[in-house]
Order: sequence, then structure tokens, then C-alpha cells
Amino acid sequence: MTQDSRLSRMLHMLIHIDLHDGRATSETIAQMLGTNPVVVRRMMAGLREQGYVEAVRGPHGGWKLARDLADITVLDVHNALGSPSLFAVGLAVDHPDCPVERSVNATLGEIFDDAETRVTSRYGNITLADLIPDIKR
Amino acid sequence: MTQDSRLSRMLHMLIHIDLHDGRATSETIAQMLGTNPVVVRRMMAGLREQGYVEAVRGPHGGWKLARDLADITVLDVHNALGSPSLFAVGLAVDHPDCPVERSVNATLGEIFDDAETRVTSRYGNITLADLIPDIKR
DNA sequence: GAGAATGTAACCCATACTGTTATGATTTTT
DNA sequence: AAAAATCATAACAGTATGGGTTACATTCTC
Repeated sequence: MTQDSRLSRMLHMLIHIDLHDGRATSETIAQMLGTNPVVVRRMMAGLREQGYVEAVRGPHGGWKLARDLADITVLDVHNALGSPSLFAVGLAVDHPDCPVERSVNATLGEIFDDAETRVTSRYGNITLADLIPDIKR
Repeated sequence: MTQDSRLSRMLHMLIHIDLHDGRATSETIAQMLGTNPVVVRRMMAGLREQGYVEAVRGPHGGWKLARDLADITVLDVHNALGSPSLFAVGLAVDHPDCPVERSVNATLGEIFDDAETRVTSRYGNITLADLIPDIKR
């Protein structure tokens, strides 16, 4: 599949909203990302539901950060996107009773679980404020 | 997309060939995996080109291991499959000159690279002999 | 030469992110 | 009250990739 770039884009977006006085419309953000406002709204839906941002309708509306960037971690954003799978690779489950398949999958599964744990653990230790480029800080 | 299960399936396959006196036809292997012989041949092509297995055509032909399982690592198989990307997630490159995008991607990229290095490093330390279930060893 | 096997191309299918259009709902402004 | 701005959401097409299937060519043994 095409790789899922939502996390990268969402972080990019949220920091731009912050640098943009904490408010921006889907249209404005879409131009910053080179995409369509509907794509922005679709990605933002989860963050709105989790209370990280607020949507204001009508003229002079748009998106507003509901928390300081220092209080949102990369993991929060990952989870708000629905905790999508990190991996393009997975385990075959053709014959769950086959001892060979079980042995292979136990070993690979442990490697994948370890990598996933490590990545999400690092996500949890990085706030969005950490990602603001030094130039603008 | 559906996750790529070729690595898991290939390891499963190769061990079965070994346990099957070191030889098996695509048809036999396909039945073990619950798939089609063409899928088996397609996955095996890379391993054949790299010299890990040999294909024997004609009656009483099939696939033959060209090395001992102890001399093939999981990394070898991964590479023979074309070193497919481990990750379903990637970095957005909408505006390569945007400092925010660059900062976000530098941080995420480092996390992904670290995870990838760790996974492939573990792949390199596991031979296919290590994956044979104890029962049949 | 018959038959068994691999080699490979060509297609279709399923999935998931992405992009776009269309329509509706809500809110501010006048 | 009407108009305009903005979000909400459904619906659909595009794209890419792994997987499954069919078809046909090739090679090898008997």
C-alpha cells in the first residue's frame, strides 16, 4: 500500500496551527499541506473527539488548539488517529495448528511486538512542543 | 492494505521443505500453506536467484534447499524477498522546504530508522534452524 | 513423445490511504 | 431574515500492493 502519512501530516498541521496564533481553517491548513480541506477535517475528527482541538463553525471559525503543544504527545496523536498499525508486515495464519507456523510466528511476533513497544514508548516521550523548529521557537 | 505475510510464509515453507527430506514441489508446499503453487513460485524466485534454493524442473522435480537451514538467516530471506518495507507508516513530503515538516520528519524518521535497524539486526541473528519446533528437532 | 514440473505474464480481487464533489448543518454578519 | 463562512459527512474514484487464479511456455525424466 501507499504508506500512511497521517501521523507526520497531523503533527505538521498542529504545529502550524500553534504558530498561526492557535487558529486556522481547514482551507488554510490544507494549503499548508498541499491537500484538500476534507482530508484535513477527516484527519482532525479523532483529535476533536479526544479533546485536543476544537472546531468552530461559521465565519471566523476554524480549528483551535484545546491544549498547549507541550501537553500533547506524539502518542496522543497516534492514538487519536485510531492507533493504526505501524507495520506493513504481518504473520501468516494459514494453519494455526501447524507447529512450524507457530514457532515461526512466535519468533517474528516477539520481534514485531518489541519494535512496536519501542516506537510507541518513544512516541509517548515526545511532545509537540519538542517538534517546533528552533528557528521559530 | 492487507499486511505482507511473505516473510512468515517463506520461513514456514523453507522449514517444511527441510522436514520433507529437503525437497518439495510447489504444489505440495502450496497445500501446506493453503495457497496456490504460483504464489509459491513467485515468492521463491528471489531465494532461487540468491542461491538459497534450487528449482528442479520435470518429473520428480521441485524445490531443493541449497544450504543447511543453519546457514540461512531470517535476514537472508527478508533480503531475498526484496527487502520490503517493514512499516505501514511513512513521512509526508508535501513541502520539503518547510522547517516544520523537516523537524517533524527528522524526529519520526529517526524513530523509524532505529526500529528498522533493530528489527533487521535481530533478523540477522536468527537462522532458520533456530525456528524448527523442538518437537521435530 | 507424454507427462510432470517450474517460469512467467496477465488478470482480477481486496484493502486502505488519499483526493474530490456534493450536500447538509451551524454560526456570524448585515 | 438572508447571506456567507465554515465544519460534518457521505459517496465515489484513484492508486498501490499483496494475494489468488488462469493460461501458456519451457524444461526435464521416463
